[in-house]
Amino acid sequence: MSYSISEIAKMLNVSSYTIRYYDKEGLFPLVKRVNGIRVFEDKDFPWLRMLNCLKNLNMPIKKIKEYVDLALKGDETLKARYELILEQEKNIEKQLKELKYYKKQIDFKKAYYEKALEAGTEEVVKNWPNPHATLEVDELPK
Amino acid sequence: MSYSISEIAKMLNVSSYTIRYYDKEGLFPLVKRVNGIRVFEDKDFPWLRMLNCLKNLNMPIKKIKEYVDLALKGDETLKARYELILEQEKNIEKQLKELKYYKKQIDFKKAYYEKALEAGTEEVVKNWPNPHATLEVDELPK
DNA sequence: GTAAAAGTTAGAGTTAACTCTAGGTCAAGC
DNA sequence: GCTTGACCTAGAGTTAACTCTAACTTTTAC
Repeated sequence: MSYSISEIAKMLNVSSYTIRYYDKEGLFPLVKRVNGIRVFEDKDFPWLRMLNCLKNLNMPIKKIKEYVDLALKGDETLKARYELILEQEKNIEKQLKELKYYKKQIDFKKAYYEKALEAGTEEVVKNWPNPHATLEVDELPK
Repeated sequence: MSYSISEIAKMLNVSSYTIRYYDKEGLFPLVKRVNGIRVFEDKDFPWLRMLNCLKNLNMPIKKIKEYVDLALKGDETLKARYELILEQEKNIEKQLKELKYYKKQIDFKKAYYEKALEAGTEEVVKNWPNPHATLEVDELPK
């Protein structure tokens, strides 16, 4: 099977412009061209999936490009690529921890507004002690 | 207690420039000035904490400003602020789900490179079936 | 009281990641 | 054979979020 740029764009939930921009940045070095037109194939999907993953983990385009370049160099860069993946794993753990932390703050605020709405005024809750009042960095006083 | 802009910047892990930029954007309408100089006080910390939270949940400055403006209007905007918080709650859930999903992909890739490194070549794993080969959007073929 | 450090503003510059425009090619349907 | 729609490139424009500069004031330490 083969796929046009607009089909791929839809799959990744971005515009065709964006796919061309990624290509310009060197993220699709192995995609086939027929009369100058990009033709994506099934063999490209593993990389499209990986790209989608890295992009959604907020890896900058330049860093993704580095990964592409490493992969193109073959087996001699296995270690470097492995380390890049380990770095991402750590990054995910950190993001998960942070998200869970901020979720608590939002949950507190939700309860806060529910009480306020019940009373019709914020006054009744304004001085609620927030049990999640510290920052991760733990530098803001309570 | 009172705090200078550079102390606050350190607490939020950003530069003083950034704090001034936030102020310019209207995110600190209630911070005191003494001879033109910003003086942060204990009473400002609940908002600093909330700002830190929203910022780290990737809420755009403009949206944070909307929240600030709502809060300034008082009790008549309680409902709107509550809904904004609910939206954030959903946003967090979505981010958590996505993160967990992409974590699986990264974990797969980690095992992939571990095997490849063991063998000294990627060839042995290149055709591994990826059990997490679908996208969230479920539009990429396996 | 004076120098250095830290604060101020307005406004210009930077960066990443798109996003679009102009001017063109190409394949499909009528 | 000709229009329509999807593709192409180069390069300009946009947006968000800083980031910095210049010129000035205020505070702090000696």
